[in-house]
Amino acid sequence: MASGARQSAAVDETRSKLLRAAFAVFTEGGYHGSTIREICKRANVNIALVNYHFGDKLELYTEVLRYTMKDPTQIRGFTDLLAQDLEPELILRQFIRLMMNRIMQRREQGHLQMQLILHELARPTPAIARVVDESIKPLHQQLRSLLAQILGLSPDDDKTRLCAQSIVGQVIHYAHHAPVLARLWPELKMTPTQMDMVASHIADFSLAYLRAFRSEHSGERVERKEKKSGRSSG
Amino acid sequence: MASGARQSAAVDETRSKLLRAAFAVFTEGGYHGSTIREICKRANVNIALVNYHFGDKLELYTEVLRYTMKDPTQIRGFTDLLAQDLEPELILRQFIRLMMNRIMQRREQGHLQMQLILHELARPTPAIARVVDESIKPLHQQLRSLLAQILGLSPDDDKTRLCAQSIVGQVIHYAHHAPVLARLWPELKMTPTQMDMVASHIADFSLAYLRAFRSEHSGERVERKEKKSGRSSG
DNA sequence: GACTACGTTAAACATCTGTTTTAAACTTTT
DNA sequence: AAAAGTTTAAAACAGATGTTTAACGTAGTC
Repeated sequence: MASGARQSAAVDETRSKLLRAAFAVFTEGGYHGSTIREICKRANVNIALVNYHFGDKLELYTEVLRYTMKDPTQIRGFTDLLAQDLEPELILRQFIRLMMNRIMQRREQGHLQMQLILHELARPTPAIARVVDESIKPLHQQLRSLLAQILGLSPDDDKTRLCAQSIVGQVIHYAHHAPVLARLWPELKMTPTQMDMVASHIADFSLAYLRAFRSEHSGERVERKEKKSGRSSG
Repeated sequence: MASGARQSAAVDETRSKLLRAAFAVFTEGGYHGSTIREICKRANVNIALVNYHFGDKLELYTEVLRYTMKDPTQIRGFTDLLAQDLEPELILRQFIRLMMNRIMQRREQGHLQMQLILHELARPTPAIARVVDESIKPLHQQLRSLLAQILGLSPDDDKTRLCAQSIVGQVIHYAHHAPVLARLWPELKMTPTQMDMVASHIADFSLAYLRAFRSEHSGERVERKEKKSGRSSG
């Protein structure tokens, strides 16, 4: 214990190189699609060092997640957006557009957290709990709060939850089923312009229901609490 | 060539056993998540026989797809539904409910085609083209025709396409992200009752926009053709 | 200056997976 | 019944991947 930081410079260098390479590789291929050998090759480091420094592949992956998920710059965009004092509907529009942007983002730099999440969604690892609890759940709650405002319901109401899923489902669809979409709708190349069109559509599509619901139930407001499926869940 | 059907009984027996086992295994784990050994074990057949009868794993998979995709009983439900002379909105409701049912279906018997499609969506194989062209595209076109009726647009209009994607995205979301949903919304156990609730919500959510669009553009009707992204694509 | 602790390296290990080989068993033909 | 062709079986092969080993070198320490 007293011998904490000795060759720390070199050690941290290796650890850091591995973490950075692992982040890059994992965002590209997800946990299952990535190999230790590829990570070490990119880090210019011996294969055995993953096991020496992190134990095994899963712990390296977990460490990458730990770093990425709590990196404030990764989440900033969303929380900043939701904290703004704008019309809820406008915030929702921007939220959808931002999510779309992050989802379609490749390589460029930073903000690749969403790529990790997408891979985790598509093929969960034992780290799914961490990803959901630390990254997805908070965002999801903020989205529900926003929707709750528009709907005039509790954030924990089943309807609010269903609407949140409807919106998220629409957006992620374009990321996860890109190969199929490319074949089904070849003209959709997902240029920035087309991405805006899609994001705009999803906002329109969703707001139609949200508005209609609000005006239909404008008399009830807070009367209606969480119904049907039970109490809230964090 | 003239020696077509000789030991056909035994041969076809093995082929058939393999195909049936492969279908079961592939629907559970998809192409990548399934192994030849598991398939042969279930078929009570030697490992080498996959390569003897089908060449390799991919050809076995392709053969399974070929059978499944053109099996009329698999598609019947949808085409029957869409052919009915009911109110378009009602058909859409049923369509969503049916899709939801098929997506959540596990094991029981038959109608497992959707499971194969879902796996193919999540992690495409070289057979993706076949799956899209023979199975997804026709269904998708029928859905677009239906939406076109409600919207008062061409089935090839960008808006129609976007709406189709919105609906499909919402539904598939519940299948592909089940592990996350389970953690995000533990009360949603996807019992038959809850599945109805979800399907019903998706229909309401979607129809809100479709109706609004129709009444908003009720003056234009067929004036508006395929805009923006170009001509249709089959 | 020998000793110890730590980081690194090359190589091997263990396992899993698709595929192939070789010979035996079986069926059909002559 | 013998020959020829076809199907099956056991085993091995080849490649990839996560993991471990054992030797090596370089500090810092007594």
